[in-house]
Amino acid sequence: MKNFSRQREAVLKVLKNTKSHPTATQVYEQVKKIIPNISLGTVYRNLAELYDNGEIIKVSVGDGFEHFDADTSSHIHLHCKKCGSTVDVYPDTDIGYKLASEVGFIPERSVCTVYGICKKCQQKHS
Amino acid sequence: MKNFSRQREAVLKVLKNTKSHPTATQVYEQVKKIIPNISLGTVYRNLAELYDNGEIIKVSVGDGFEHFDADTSSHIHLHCKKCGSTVDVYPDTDIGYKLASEVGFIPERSVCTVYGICKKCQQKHS
DNA sequence: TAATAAAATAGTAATCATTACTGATTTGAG
DNA sequence: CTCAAATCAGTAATGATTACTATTTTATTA
Repeated sequence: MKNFSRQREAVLKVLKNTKSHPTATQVYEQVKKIIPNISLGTVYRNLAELYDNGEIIKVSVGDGFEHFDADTSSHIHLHCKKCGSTVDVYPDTDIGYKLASEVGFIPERSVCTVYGICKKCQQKHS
Repeated sequence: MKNFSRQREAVLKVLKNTKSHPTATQVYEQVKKIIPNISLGTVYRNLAELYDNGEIIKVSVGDGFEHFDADTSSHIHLHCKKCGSTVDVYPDTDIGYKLASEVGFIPERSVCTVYGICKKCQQKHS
């Protein structure tokens, strides 16, 4: 049903080796270093398969692009609206999961993003 | 700098009168009941202006559409992957804000989504 | 190893949500 | 009222994502 694919492995490897929450195009650029003639459509298809399979998550930060993340543990994205960076912080407990369970909703994954201004951008004199 | 606009008021009113997290097109359909000849571009522009102004938030649930919500308070979206519904639950404290502050990040808004299966869809025999 | 069917690919074309553009209309201040 | 800035309706353009197709790769079975 699901065959091994060098391309899919490469896509997953790229995502596992970064904390930068890349877009599909950015993943494509990185994967090309491993498989130079891979096509963008293949990257999109494999990202979708990995997502459907629960191996990666999608992160939307409001910039019009879908971002991808191989870290499927419960964590929160701090997205700076000035420089566009996204860094991770890890809560002790996933409040979303907890509240979901309390109302009879079966939680499978959660994606949290906090928008604001990062430390570096605060220090820059505008 | 920013003039009154009947169209923008109508867009905001539609969003404030629903809990269904509509897409831009769905907002457009509703606003047309108030202003029949409003154009889709106007809806998009006003949604962007309201967002930039902090009056509404964007909610991404992984279906390829941007959803909008006039509830800017800290809350969590429970998105059912079967029926596509999104309902809100309200945490006592916003863990994201708390963690952000602890690392020197200035939080302005947070958007959390938990993906899973809602109570109704659990009861349906597949 | 050879044969075969299912799965996956590269490359390209098509889709469609969203954005940009333009000339006309509306708003708010003096 | 007058004028400039803001906004609009309508339409065209953009561009991220998806779909399609002929070819190649994978996994299985003999």
